[in-house]
Amino acid sequence: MGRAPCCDKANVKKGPWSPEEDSKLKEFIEKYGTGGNWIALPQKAGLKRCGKSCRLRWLNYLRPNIKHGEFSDEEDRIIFSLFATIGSRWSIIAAQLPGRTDNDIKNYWNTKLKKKLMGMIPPSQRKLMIPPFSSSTPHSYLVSPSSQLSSLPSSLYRECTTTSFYNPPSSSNSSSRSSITGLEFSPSFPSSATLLTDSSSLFQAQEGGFLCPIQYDSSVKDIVVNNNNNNMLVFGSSERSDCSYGREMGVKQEEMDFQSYIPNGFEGNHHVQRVGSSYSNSGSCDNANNLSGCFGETDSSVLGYDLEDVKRLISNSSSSSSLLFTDESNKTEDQRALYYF
DNA sequence: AAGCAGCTCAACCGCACAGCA
DNA sequence: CTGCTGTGCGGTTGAGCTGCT
Repeated sequence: MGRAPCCDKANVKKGPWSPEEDSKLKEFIEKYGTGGNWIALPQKAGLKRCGKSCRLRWLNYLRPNIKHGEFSDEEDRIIFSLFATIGSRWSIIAAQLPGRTDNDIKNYWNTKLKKKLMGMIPPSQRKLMIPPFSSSTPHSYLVSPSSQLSSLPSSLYRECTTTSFYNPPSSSNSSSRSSITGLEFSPSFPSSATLLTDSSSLFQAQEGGFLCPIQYDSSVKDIVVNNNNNNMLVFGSSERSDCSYGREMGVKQEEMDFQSYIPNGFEGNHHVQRVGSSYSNSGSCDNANNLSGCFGETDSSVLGYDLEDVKRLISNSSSSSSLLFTDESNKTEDQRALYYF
């Protein structure tokens, strides 16, 4: 037996609200408030509506200061950023956009932004991003180096990291983020961040055609070997489930995942910096400013946190083959698409 | 002008969760 | 602790609108 319905379905009106109903509801709430009980409200207000329907109508349409109409570029950026970070948590996203409702944003995403985003990705790549992803079949994306990415003026990404949108930080420095996951970064990073959440840059990225899928393992190794990089930045951690337990098993990170992708002997002949492992605090980037390449894998503990720093390094890199990849198999197609611009 | 397809968005549905008795 | 109830949320639906043929 299911739970009892919230109202008598037979005796409630459904469908679009009439202006009379709107004014009844508005007047009642302005006069008496909701009384903390939406179920009882329609009867008190003389409406033949379900309480849930009244609540929805009020929140999405009648409530004061509701903003209707076109979304601004800034709002687009916020939605893109938050969606990339938290996915379809529309109420949380709406909380960052005064006057917008979760329903509005959801509709806007589904009808406009999603298409905008997917339109930036060529069909040949799109199909590689279609779920289901399994941890045994990771997909990766090659990101160009990025002079093109170096001029993106926004502090958005930093402000929208996993924790900050719940409790906006008073400051947005690296140390406040470090306390979130225990990772540490060198203060030698430039304080003016170059970020990747500007929607116009998304288009640039696509038009430039430098986003393309690659495969793990052999192809990654090939790139590493063939591009003659002398300096590499390695960040992130394992994509394999066994690696996730490396720490508990007492296995060194280097043995667990780094060696999986870097050929034997590579490290001995190249300068390598690691940063942002999910189970290693080895990330000192003091000497990473002259990178000729970035090589990394992001995982859930890293994304939305130090990805920004990694991207900044990529943008500062002189390499022609910076590499950023992930499996992130638990993310939606839209989310995955967003991470790699 | 009619028919059709695609799009938009208000509204609904059902589930999860929190609070309370 | 358990069960009930109200609330909030995300996914989905479908009526109305728009534009194309």
